[in-house]
Amino acid sequence: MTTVKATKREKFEARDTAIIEAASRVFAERGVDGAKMVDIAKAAGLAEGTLYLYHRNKQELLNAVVGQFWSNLTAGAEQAINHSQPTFQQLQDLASYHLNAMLSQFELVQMSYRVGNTGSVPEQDLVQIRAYVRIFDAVVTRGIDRGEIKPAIELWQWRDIFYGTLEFSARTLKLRGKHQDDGVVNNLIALLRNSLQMAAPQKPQNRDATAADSTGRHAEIMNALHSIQKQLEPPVQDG
Amino acid sequence: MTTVKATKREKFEARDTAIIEAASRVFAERGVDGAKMVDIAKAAGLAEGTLYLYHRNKQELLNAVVGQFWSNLTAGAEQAINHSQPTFQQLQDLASYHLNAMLSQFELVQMSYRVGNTGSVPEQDLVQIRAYVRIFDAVVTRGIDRGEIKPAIELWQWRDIFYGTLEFSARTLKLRGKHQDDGVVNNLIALLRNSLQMAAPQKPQNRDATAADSTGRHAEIMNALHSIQKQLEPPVQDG
DNA sequence: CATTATTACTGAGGATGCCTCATTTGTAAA
DNA sequence: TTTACAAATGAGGCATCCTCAGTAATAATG
Repeated sequence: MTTVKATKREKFEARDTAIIEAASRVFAERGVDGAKMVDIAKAAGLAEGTLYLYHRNKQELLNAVVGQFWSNLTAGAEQAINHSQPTFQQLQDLASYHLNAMLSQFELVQMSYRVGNTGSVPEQDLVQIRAYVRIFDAVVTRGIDRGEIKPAIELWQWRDIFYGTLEFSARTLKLRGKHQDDGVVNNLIALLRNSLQMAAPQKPQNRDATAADSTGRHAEIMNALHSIQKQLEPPVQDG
Repeated sequence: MTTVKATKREKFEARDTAIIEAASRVFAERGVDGAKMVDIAKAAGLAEGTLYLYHRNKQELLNAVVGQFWSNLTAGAEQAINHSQPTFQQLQDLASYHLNAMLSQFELVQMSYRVGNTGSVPEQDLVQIRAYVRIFDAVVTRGIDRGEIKPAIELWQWRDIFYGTLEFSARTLKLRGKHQDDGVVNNLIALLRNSLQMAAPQKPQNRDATAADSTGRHAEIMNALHSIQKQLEPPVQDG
């Protein structure tokens, strides 16, 4: 009885994952408005009506897709950061990971601006997005505890500088057809260093070392990114 | 003949402005998807079909609304800046103006993320948005000419820091129900100063003076903001 | 002023796509 | 095999965008 129920649950969740993946692809390809529910159903190998057993309507399906996306990002970001590194190295890794993710999954990012318009509370961010940005908070907080970062003003302001800059930069890079960072990250980290770094560091920071080091870590970050991207790759499928 | 045509043109453009204003209000109230074309038509005192004589479809109408919005913002921003002030004062005024505009017209900002999905080029920013951000470029460029700003790396990177930070901050403030800035602007300007200000300023900058001064300019900035908002206020109208 | 030509506007109806629900299919228990 | 229950289906209802044949308003002409 219990084992059976467990299997059912698994089956249900597996189907749901398949639906979300299919929807993710169709949304990304055709845009939210261009994506027809019947197409998403076909892409998932199901009938249209079946979608509504898993998600109340198109908006909720979109919310699920976007939620899954940020949830994956969170997992990848946690892999991309090494707690034993100096704080600003961690921030640089996080920035690098984030910018690459924004660039390589631009369509999903765009969709994020369309969540939560289903009545109820006027505007509220997705839980998964809040969980994601909390990674930045954690790095900075640890940095303060370690004495590497000044416990300056409001944390959220630094968070907005960090993610705001990276997202706008990603858009600019995308617009210019670039798929790679051009020193945006270095610029941003230098900026944060200027204002946040402790006056008298225990280990006197060698600035050049950080930049040189980052090349070494690049592969590692890209690995984390690719591992989470695999989850979204299209299975063999056709209508 | 020619005079008549001129009058026609005027009449056409007046109607079009009325349509865009009506659409602007209905979109903001009900959301893009919630806004029905027939409601917009009624709000403009017209029949549904008439809208299509002025804009090919709902998407294009939205584009026009958003374009008008940024065009108004540009006019306001140019009023908010005084070229004779020091460069960083101008940047502070621009930041202050921008943040307040984002906060007070949040719905319009949200809509901006929904332009340009009408086939053709994959992604392209609205002309009016590009014109708007060029104000920042102009201030910085003048600052470089005057020798107040270091001709550092890529201008666009600073632009993305500036607008990215302000937009994300606006979202955070909105989410917390605040309608007023809490030092975000000061923080951002201090940051830019650290990295962009010329090492040996002609007039040695008194940092406190800048902050104190800004209170004086606040009224002026809010004026500029309100003058452009009036253009969007609902005329007496009902269905 | 009457008549005609031209332009602007209208709103019923076609087309499309979201969503419901009566029916069918699959699966587990008796 | 039969019965009970859960899962899936897809035709059709419904709402909304958009078109277009017809109407009203305006300008040109006699």
